[in-house]
Amino acid sequence: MLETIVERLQEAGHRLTKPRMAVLQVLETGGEHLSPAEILARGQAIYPALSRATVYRTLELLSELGLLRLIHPGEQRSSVACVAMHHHGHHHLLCIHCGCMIPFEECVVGELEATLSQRLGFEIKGHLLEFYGLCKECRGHQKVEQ
Amino acid sequence: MLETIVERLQEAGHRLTKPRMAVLQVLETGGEHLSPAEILARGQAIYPALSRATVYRTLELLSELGLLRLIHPGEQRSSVACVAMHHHGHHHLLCIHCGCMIPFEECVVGELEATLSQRLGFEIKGHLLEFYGLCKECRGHQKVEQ
DNA sequence: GCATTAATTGAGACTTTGTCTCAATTATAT
DNA sequence: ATATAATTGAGACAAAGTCTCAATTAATGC
Repeated sequence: MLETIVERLQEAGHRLTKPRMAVLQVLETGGEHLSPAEILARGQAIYPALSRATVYRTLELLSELGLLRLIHPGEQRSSVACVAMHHHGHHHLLCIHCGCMIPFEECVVGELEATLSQRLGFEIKGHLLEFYGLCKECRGHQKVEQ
Repeated sequence: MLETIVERLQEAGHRLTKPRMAVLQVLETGGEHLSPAEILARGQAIYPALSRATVYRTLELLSELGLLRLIHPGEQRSSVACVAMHHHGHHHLLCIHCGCMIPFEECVVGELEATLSQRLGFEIKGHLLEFYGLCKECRGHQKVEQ
Protein backbone atom coordinates (compact mmCIF):
# COMPACT_ATOMS: atom_id res chain seq x y z
CA MET A 1 0.00 0.00 0.00
CA LEU A 2 2.66 2.47 1.04
CA GLU A 3 4.78 1.14 -1.80
CA THR A 4 2.07 1.91 -4.33
CA ILE A 5 1.84 5.47 -3.15
CA VAL A 6 5.58 5.91 -3.15
CA GLU A 7 5.71 4.60 -6.70
CA ARG A 8 3.01 6.93 -7.87
CA LEU A 9 4.75 9.87 -6.27
CA GLN A 10 7.99 9.05 -8.00
CA GLU A 11 6.30 8.37 -11.32
CA ALA A 12 4.83 11.85 -11.10
CA GLY A 13 8.32 13.24 -10.45
CA HIS A 14 7.99 14.04 -6.77
CA ARG A 15 10.70 13.58 -4.22
CA LEU A 16 10.65 11.14 -1.37
CA THR A 17 11.48 13.41 1.50
CA LYS A 18 11.50 12.54 5.17
CA PRO A 19 8.61 14.84 6.13
CA ARG A 20 6.55 13.42 3.27
CA MET A 21 7.33 9.87 4.28
CA ALA A 22 6.33 10.66 7.85
CA VAL A 23 2.93 11.86 6.68
CA LEU A 24 2.47 8.81 4.51
CA GLN A 25 3.36 6.55 7.39
CA VAL A 26 0.78 8.22 9.59
CA LEU A 27 -1.86 7.91 6.91
CA GLU A 28 -1.11 4.26 6.38
CA THR A 29 -1.42 3.30 10.00
CA GLY A 30 -3.89 5.89 11.21
CA GLY A 31 -7.06 4.69 9.61
CA GLU A 32 -9.43 6.62 7.46
CA HIS A 33 -10.48 9.46 9.63
CA LEU A 34 -7.62 11.62 10.76
CA SER A 35 -7.73 15.38 10.90
CA PRO A 36 -4.84 17.43 9.55
CA ALA A 37 -4.06 18.39 13.14
CA GLU A 38 -3.86 14.76 14.16
CA ILE A 39 -1.73 13.93 11.19
CA LEU A 40 0.61 16.74 12.17
CA ALA A 41 0.84 15.55 15.76
CA ARG A 42 1.46 11.92 14.84
CA GLY A 43 3.82 12.94 12.10
CA GLN A 44 5.92 14.95 14.50
CA ALA A 45 6.34 11.84 16.61
CA ILE A 46 8.10 10.36 13.61
CA TYR A 47 9.78 13.47 12.27
CA PRO A 48 9.79 16.20 14.93
CA ALA A 49 10.47 19.15 12.64
CA LEU A 50 7.39 18.43 10.54
CA SER A 51 5.41 21.62 9.96
CA ARG A 52 1.74 22.28 9.48
CA ALA A 53 2.38 23.70 6.05
CA THR A 54 4.01 20.47 4.95
CA VAL A 55 1.11 18.39 6.18
CA TYR A 56 -1.30 20.48 4.13
CA ARG A 57 0.99 20.48 1.14
CA THR A 58 1.35 16.72 1.26
CA LEU A 59 -2.37 16.19 1.64
CA GLU A 60 -2.97 18.44 -1.32
CA LEU A 61 -0.41 16.60 -3.38
CA LEU A 62 -1.93 13.21 -2.60
CA SER A 63 -5.30 14.66 -3.31
CA GLU A 64 -4.22 15.80 -6.73
CA LEU A 65 -2.88 12.36 -7.45
CA GLY A 66 -6.25 10.93 -6.50
CA LEU A 67 -4.80 8.97 -3.59
CA LEU A 68 -6.67 10.79 -0.91
CA ARG A 69 -9.71 12.86 -0.31
CA LEU A 70 -10.30 15.35 2.45
CA ILE A 71 -13.88 15.38 3.63
CA HIS A 72 -15.31 17.93 5.97
CA PRO A 73 -12.06 19.83 6.32
CA GLY A 74 -12.28 22.40 9.03
CA GLU A 75 -14.96 20.65 10.94
CA GLN A 76 -13.99 20.34 14.53
CA ARG A 77 -15.97 17.94 16.52
CA SER A 78 -15.91 14.91 14.29
CA SER A 79 -13.17 13.28 12.35
CA VAL A 80 -12.11 15.30 9.41
CA ALA A 81 -9.61 14.04 6.95
CA CYS A 82 -10.66 10.93 5.17
CA VAL A 83 -8.23 8.79 3.36
CA ALA A 84 -9.31 7.14 0.17
CA MET A 85 -6.26 4.97 -0.05
CA HIS A 86 -7.92 2.13 1.77
CA HIS A 87 -11.24 1.98 0.01
CA HIS A 88 -12.79 3.43 -3.05
CA GLY A 89 -15.75 4.80 -1.14
CA HIS A 90 -16.73 6.01 2.29
CA HIS A 91 -20.06 5.32 3.84
CA HIS A 92 -21.40 6.50 7.12
CA LEU A 93 -24.28 7.92 9.06
CA LEU A 94 -23.82 11.15 10.97
CA CYS A 95 -25.97 12.15 13.90
CA ILE A 96 -26.86 15.82 13.66
CA HIS A 97 -27.51 15.93 17.37
CA CYS A 98 -24.54 14.28 19.09
CA GLY A 99 -22.17 14.18 16.12
CA CYS A 100 -21.50 10.47 16.32
CA MET A 101 -20.52 8.64 13.18
CA ILE A 102 -21.57 5.14 12.28
CA PRO A 103 -19.88 3.52 9.29
CA PHE A 104 -21.53 0.97 7.08
CA GLU A 105 -20.25 -1.27 4.34
CA GLU A 106 -23.01 -1.55 1.77
CA CYS A 107 -22.22 0.20 -1.43
CA VAL A 108 -24.92 0.91 -3.96
CA VAL A 109 -23.25 3.32 -6.32
CA GLY A 110 -21.46 1.02 -8.73
CA GLU A 111 -23.86 1.24 -11.62
CA LEU A 112 -24.55 4.91 -11.15
CA GLU A 113 -20.83 5.58 -11.11
CA ALA A 114 -20.42 3.94 -14.49
CA THR A 115 -23.38 5.81 -15.95
CA LEU A 116 -22.23 9.20 -14.74
CA SER A 117 -18.68 8.56 -15.72
CA GLN A 118 -19.74 7.81 -19.26
CA ARG A 119 -22.31 10.55 -19.60
CA LEU A 120 -20.13 13.34 -18.24
CA GLY A 121 -16.69 12.17 -19.20
CA PHE A 122 -15.70 12.25 -15.57
CA GLU A 123 -12.93 9.99 -14.27
CA ILE A 124 -14.26 8.94 -10.90
CA LYS A 125 -11.71 8.09 -8.24
CA GLY A 126 -13.87 7.68 -5.18
CA HIS A 127 -17.04 8.65 -3.47
CA LEU A 128 -18.64 9.61 -0.23
CA LEU A 129 -22.09 8.50 0.79
CA GLU A 130 -23.27 10.05 3.97
CA PHE A 131 -26.65 9.90 5.67
CA TYR A 132 -27.52 12.36 8.35
CA GLY A 133 -30.21 12.32 10.93
CA LEU A 134 -30.73 11.24 14.51
CA CYS A 135 -29.04 8.21 16.01
CA LYS A 136 -30.94 5.73 18.11
CA GLU A 137 -30.15 7.50 21.36
CA CYS A 138 -30.65 11.08 20.28
CA ARG A 139 -33.92 10.10 18.70
CA GLY A 140 -35.25 9.22 22.13
CA HIS A 141 -33.74 12.13 24.05
CA GLN A 142 -34.64 14.80 21.53
CA LYS A 143 -38.04 15.84 22.84
CA VAL A 144 -37.28 15.31 26.50
CA GLU A 145 -34.28 17.59 26.49
CA GLN A 146 -35.72 20.70 24.98
CA MET B 1 -41.24 26.61 1.58
CA LEU B 2 -40.29 29.54 3.76
CA GLU B 3 -43.66 29.22 5.43
CA THR B 4 -42.95 25.61 6.34
CA ILE B 5 -39.72 26.55 8.00
CA VAL B 6 -41.27 29.45 9.82
CA GLU B 7 -43.97 27.15 11.11
CA ARG B 8 -41.51 24.56 12.30
CA LEU B 9 -39.49 27.20 14.06
CA GLN B 10 -42.52 28.47 15.90
CA GLU B 11 -43.74 24.99 16.72
CA ALA B 12 -40.38 24.36 18.35
CA GLY B 13 -40.82 27.55 20.35
CA HIS B 14 -38.33 29.76 18.56
CA ARG B 15 -38.81 33.42 17.84
CA LEU B 16 -39.19 34.97 14.45
CA THR B 17 -36.59 37.68 14.62
CA LYS B 18 -35.46 39.95 11.83
CA PRO B 19 -31.91 38.60 11.63
CA ARG B 20 -33.27 35.07 11.52
CA MET B 21 -35.73 35.95 8.79
CA ALA B 22 -32.94 37.56 6.77
CA VAL B 23 -30.94 34.35 6.90
CA LEU B 24 -33.96 32.29 5.92
CA GLN B 25 -34.66 34.58 3.02
CA VAL B 26 -31.10 34.19 1.79
CA LEU B 27 -31.28 30.43 2.10
CA GLU B 28 -34.57 30.30 0.23
CA THR B 29 -33.35 32.29 -2.73
CA GLY B 30 -29.68 31.42 -2.71
CA GLY B 31 -29.79 27.84 -3.86
CA GLU B 32 -28.23 24.88 -2.21
CA HIS B 33 -24.60 25.76 -2.05
CA LEU B 34 -23.92 28.89 -0.07
CA SER B 35 -21.07 29.27 2.35
CA PRO B 36 -21.67 30.80 5.76
CA ALA B 37 -19.64 33.79 4.59
CA GLU B 38 -21.89 34.24 1.56
CA ILE B 39 -24.97 33.89 3.68
CA LEU B 40 -23.64 36.59 5.97
CA ALA B 41 -22.90 38.95 3.10
CA ARG B 42 -26.25 38.46 1.42
CA GLY B 43 -28.03 38.60 4.73
CA GLN B 44 -26.45 41.94 5.54
CA ALA B 45 -27.90 43.29 2.31
CA ILE B 46 -31.30 42.55 3.83
CA TYR B 47 -30.53 43.30 7.46
CA PRO B 48 -27.27 45.28 7.74
CA ALA B 49 -26.60 44.63 11.41
CA LEU B 50 -26.59 40.87 10.90
CA SER B 51 -23.60 39.33 12.62
CA ARG B 52 -21.52 36.30 11.85
CA ALA B 53 -22.45 34.74 15.16
CA THR B 54 -26.11 34.95 14.29
CA VAL B 55 -25.57 33.30 10.93
CA TYR B 56 -23.82 30.39 12.58
CA ARG B 57 -26.41 30.22 15.33
CA THR B 58 -29.24 30.16 12.83
CA LEU B 59 -27.57 27.52 10.71
CA GLU B 60 -27.05 25.41 13.80
CA LEU B 61 -30.65 25.84 14.80
CA LEU B 62 -31.97 24.82 11.41
CA SER B 63 -29.54 21.96 11.43
CA GLU B 64 -30.90 20.70 14.73
CA LEU B 65 -34.40 20.88 13.36
CA GLY B 66 -33.27 18.79 10.43
CA LEU B 67 -34.04 21.53 7.94
CA LEU B 68 -30.51 22.04 6.78
CA ARG B 69 -27.20 20.36 6.59
CA LEU B 70 -23.78 21.94 6.37
CA ILE B 71 -21.44 19.99 4.19
CA HIS B 72 -17.75 20.62 3.97
CA PRO B 73 -17.85 23.48 6.43
CA GLY B 74 -14.58 25.37 6.50
CA GLU B 75 -13.66 24.55 2.97
CA GLN B 76 -12.70 27.63 1.11
CA ARG B 77 -12.52 27.25 -2.58
CA SER B 78 -15.76 25.51 -3.28
CA SER B 79 -19.22 26.05 -2.00
CA VAL B 80 -19.68 25.06 1.53
CA ALA B 81 -23.03 25.23 3.14
CA CYS B 82 -25.57 22.96 1.62
CA VAL B 83 -29.21 23.43 2.25
CA ALA B 84 -31.39 20.40 2.59
CA MET B 85 -34.59 22.38 2.48
CA HIS B 86 -34.98 21.89 -1.21
CA HIS B 87 -34.27 18.22 -1.57
CA HIS B 88 -33.82 15.25 0.65
CA GLY B 89 -30.47 14.43 -0.87
CA HIS B 90 -27.53 16.07 -2.56
CA HIS B 91 -25.73 14.54 -5.42
CA HIS B 92 -22.73 15.85 -7.23
CA LEU B 93 -19.37 15.18 -8.75
CA LEU B 94 -16.39 17.17 -7.56
CA CYS B 95 -13.29 17.64 -9.65
CA ILE B 96 -10.21 17.25 -7.49
CA HIS B 97 -8.18 19.26 -9.96
CA CYS B 98 -10.18 22.39 -10.78
CA GLY B 99 -12.73 22.17 -7.99
CA CYS B 100 -15.75 22.35 -10.25
CA MET B 101 -18.96 20.77 -9.10
CA ILE B 102 -21.43 18.98 -11.34
CA PRO B 103 -24.78 18.07 -9.85
CA PHE B 104 -26.82 15.08 -10.92
CA GLU B 105 -30.32 13.95 -10.17
CA GLU B 106 -30.24 10.18 -10.00
CA CYS B 107 -30.73 8.85 -6.54
CA VAL B 108 -29.93 5.27 -5.72
CA VAL B 109 -30.01 5.26 -1.97
CA GLY B 110 -33.70 4.73 -1.20
CA GLU B 111 -33.59 1.07 -0.37
CA LEU B 112 -30.31 1.30 1.47
CA GLU B 113 -31.68 4.16 3.51
CA ALA B 114 -34.61 2.04 4.65
CA THR B 115 -32.36 -0.89 5.49
CA LEU B 116 -29.90 1.15 7.52
CA SER B 117 -32.61 3.08 9.22
CA GLN B 118 -34.19 -0.12 10.44
CA ARG B 119 -31.00 -1.94 11.33
CA LEU B 120 -29.46 0.90 13.31
CA GLY B 121 -32.51 2.70 14.60
CA PHE B 122 -31.34 5.85 12.89
CA GLU B 123 -33.86 8.47 11.83
CA ILE B 124 -32.47 9.57 8.50
CA LYS B 125 -33.21 13.13 7.42
CA GLY B 126 -31.10 13.50 4.34
CA HIS B 127 -28.00 12.36 2.57
CA LEU B 128 -25.05 13.40 0.53
CA LEU B 129 -23.67 11.39 -2.35
CA GLU B 130 -20.52 12.80 -3.77
CA PHE B 131 -18.20 11.43 -6.40
CA TYR B 132 -14.76 12.85 -6.80
CA GLY B 133 -12.30 12.56 -9.60
CA LEU B 134 -11.28 14.41 -12.72
CA CYS B 135 -13.73 16.30 -14.88
CA LYS B 136 -13.71 16.00 -18.64
CA GLU B 137 -11.38 18.94 -19.10
CA CYS B 138 -8.91 18.29 -16.33
CA ARG B 139 -8.70 14.71 -17.45
CA GLY B 140 -7.21 15.93 -20.71
CA HIS B 141 -4.96 18.63 -19.30
CA GLN B 142 -3.59 16.61 -16.41
CA LYS B 143 -0.59 15.06 -18.11
CA VAL B 144 0.24 18.01 -20.30
CA GLU B 145 0.47 20.42 -17.44
CA GLN B 146 2.85 18.61 -15.17
C1' DG C 1 31.57 9.95 -3.08
C1' DC C 2 30.83 14.89 -4.51
C1' DA C 3 28.87 18.95 -6.64
C1' DT C 4 24.85 20.98 -8.83
C1' DT C 5 20.26 22.31 -8.95
C1' DA C 6 15.59 22.54 -8.51
C1' DA C 7 12.09 20.77 -5.43
C1' DT C 8 10.87 20.90 -0.86
C1' DT C 9 10.90 22.47 3.74
C1' DG C 10 10.12 25.11 8.38
C1' DA C 11 9.10 29.22 10.53
C1' DG C 12 6.11 32.33 11.28
C1' DA C 13 3.12 36.11 9.60
C1' DC C 14 -1.24 36.36 8.00
C1' DT C 15 -6.22 35.41 6.71
C1' DT C 16 -10.33 33.06 7.32
C1' DT C 17 -13.49 30.29 9.86
C1' DG C 18 -15.85 29.24 13.75
C1' DT C 19 -16.83 29.86 18.95
C1' DC C 20 -17.82 32.27 23.05
C1' DT C 21 -19.18 35.93 26.42
C1' DC C 22 -21.85 39.61 27.90
C1' DA C 23 -24.46 43.61 27.96
C1' DA C 24 -28.16 45.47 25.11
C1' DT C 25 -32.18 44.52 22.41
C1' DT C 26 -36.56 42.55 21.07
C1' DA C 27 -40.36 39.11 20.18
C1' DT C 28 -43.86 37.16 22.59
C1' DA C 29 -47.35 36.28 26.23
C1' DT C 30 -49.98 38.52 29.46
C1' DA D 1 -48.17 48.58 27.75
C1' DT D 2 -45.23 45.59 30.53
C1' DA D 3 -42.52 41.75 31.93
C1' DT D 4 -39.44 38.31 30.76
C1' DA D 5 -36.73 35.22 28.60
C1' DA D 6 -34.83 34.39 24.06
C1' DT D 7 -32.00 36.47 20.89
C1' DT D 8 -28.73 39.63 19.23
C1' DG D 9 -24.19 42.28 17.87
C1' DA D 10 -19.71 43.35 19.03
C1' DG D 11 -15.61 41.94 19.55
C1' DA D 12 -12.23 38.86 21.87
C1' DC D 13 -10.61 34.56 21.07
C1' DA D 14 -9.15 29.96 19.11
C1' DA D 15 -8.45 27.06 15.43
C1' DA D 16 -7.82 26.05 10.59
C1' DG D 17 -5.68 26.97 6.51
C1' DT D 18 -2.56 29.83 3.27
C1' DC D 19 1.49 32.13 1.86
C1' DT D 20 6.34 33.84 1.53
C1' DC D 21 11.08 33.34 1.74
C1' DA D 22 15.43 31.92 3.06
C1' DA D 23 17.54 27.46 4.22
C1' DT D 24 17.70 22.59 3.40
C1' DT D 25 17.79 18.36 0.84
C1' DA D 26 16.80 14.62 -2.65
C1' DA D 27 17.95 13.32 -7.02
C1' DT D 28 20.94 13.64 -11.05
C1' DG D 29 25.29 13.42 -13.36
C1' DC D 30 29.99 13.25 -12.72
